[in-house]
Amino acid sequence: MGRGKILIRRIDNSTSRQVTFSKRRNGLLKKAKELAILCDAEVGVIIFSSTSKLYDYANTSMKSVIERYNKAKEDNTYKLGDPSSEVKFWQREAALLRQQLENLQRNHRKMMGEELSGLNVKDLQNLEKQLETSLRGVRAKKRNFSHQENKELHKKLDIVRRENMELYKKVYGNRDSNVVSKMATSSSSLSVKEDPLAPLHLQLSQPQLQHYEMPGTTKLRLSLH
Amino acid sequence: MGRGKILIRRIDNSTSRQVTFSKRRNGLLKKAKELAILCDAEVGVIIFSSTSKLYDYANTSMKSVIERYNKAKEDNTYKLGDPSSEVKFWQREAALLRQQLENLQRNHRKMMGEELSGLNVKDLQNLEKQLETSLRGVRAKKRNFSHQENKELHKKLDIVRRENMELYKKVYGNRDSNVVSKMATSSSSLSVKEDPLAPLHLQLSQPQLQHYEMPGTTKLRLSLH
DNA sequence: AGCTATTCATAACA
DNA sequence: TTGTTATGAATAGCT
Repeated sequence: MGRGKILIRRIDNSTSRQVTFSKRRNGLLKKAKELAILCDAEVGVIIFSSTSKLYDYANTSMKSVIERYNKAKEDNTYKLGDPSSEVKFWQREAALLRQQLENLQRNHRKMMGEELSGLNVKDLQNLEKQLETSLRGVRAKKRNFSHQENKELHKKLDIVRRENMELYKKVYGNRDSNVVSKMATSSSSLSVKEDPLAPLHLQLSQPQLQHYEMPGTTKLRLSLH
Repeated sequence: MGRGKILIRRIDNSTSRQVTFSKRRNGLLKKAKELAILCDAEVGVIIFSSTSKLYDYANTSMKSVIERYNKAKEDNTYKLGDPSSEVKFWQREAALLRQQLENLQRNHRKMMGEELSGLNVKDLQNLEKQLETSLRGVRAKKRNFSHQENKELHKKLDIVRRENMELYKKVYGNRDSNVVSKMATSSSSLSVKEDPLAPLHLQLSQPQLQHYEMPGTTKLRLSLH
């Protein structure tokens, strides 16, 4: 139900996760309302965003829903605002969290290749596969970084070359332009591809200009190395 | 979203109300799950049918959801009164654990190659290195497994061969022992290395013994394949 | 926040 | 109930 199918797994990108949360939250609440009306049911929905913001819906009242829930569960160990059982609740909560933490830590150690005892061959194969996948992902990301950097460098290079061209014009005017084009074909050691400004590629290398200070371009040139 | 559009109002026909309830209830719960997973949210849904049957879903636990809901709603009720320090303690404990859990989860996701945004080149290199190390560890463990298995197989093989040797002796006595050593050099298709019992390697393949049942060795032989 | 192309959920029917 | 299908809704990816 969108431009493409998606897997139901945590959305990596935090922006689109937020957007999706907002949309689907509204969808869920709408569905809850419809269910309550259409089918004459008592419905309560509680949602906490990953940033701990609360969104809720109850066709009657949340209090009613929760009390009915507690009654239905016949689990009176915890009830609304009962302070004596609150300690118990938090103790259990802490125990639960500690348990989750331990599981995750064990898992993590395995992924770090630190605690492989207790694994069978099948486990090891799965782990190996996962690590290979992760590694591929990381390397792809690295390549992407490199690629991005390259693009930026090309851009900077081009800017400097344009400036050099301007300077050259200022020094020599645009008479004798064939000297310029000659230089352009031989001075650069970098081959720049996919560049819409290719005809302007040019680099100054004439002795009389080597010590010329170009205002505002020094930093750019330094950053090229 | 069906064969026809419907108005959102109580369905009069009780049968189709039941059917719709069943279907939409499942839909709502599915959506709730998806929201929780996709957007990393804490979600709780409570539904009572018109016949008072309870259906619920919570990605963490309903208690946790309700407690968090109450906490978010009440806000300062407890702070004004004298909250038992024990509750405070456990709340802090839970918050701390939750924090640790989150950190570890984030870390874990990175190791799973799932959440690489926000990493710089240096981070990626470290991660890559770690994954390579882990992978080496896992592969070493796998090789070790294989090696161990191999050793065991050799041991079993040797036991069977010793038994066969004994049986051979019982059938033929130890006269004509050069027949035995001849067979040993030609009958086995497995090359067994690093075996301290090499001189005893032997396998029966004589026609008159092929249907001979050897007590206590059958299982071992089967397990070799 | 809007806008569509798509996928999904489901109303009616079997 | 469970399954099928035609249709209306929800929403993923973009802008």
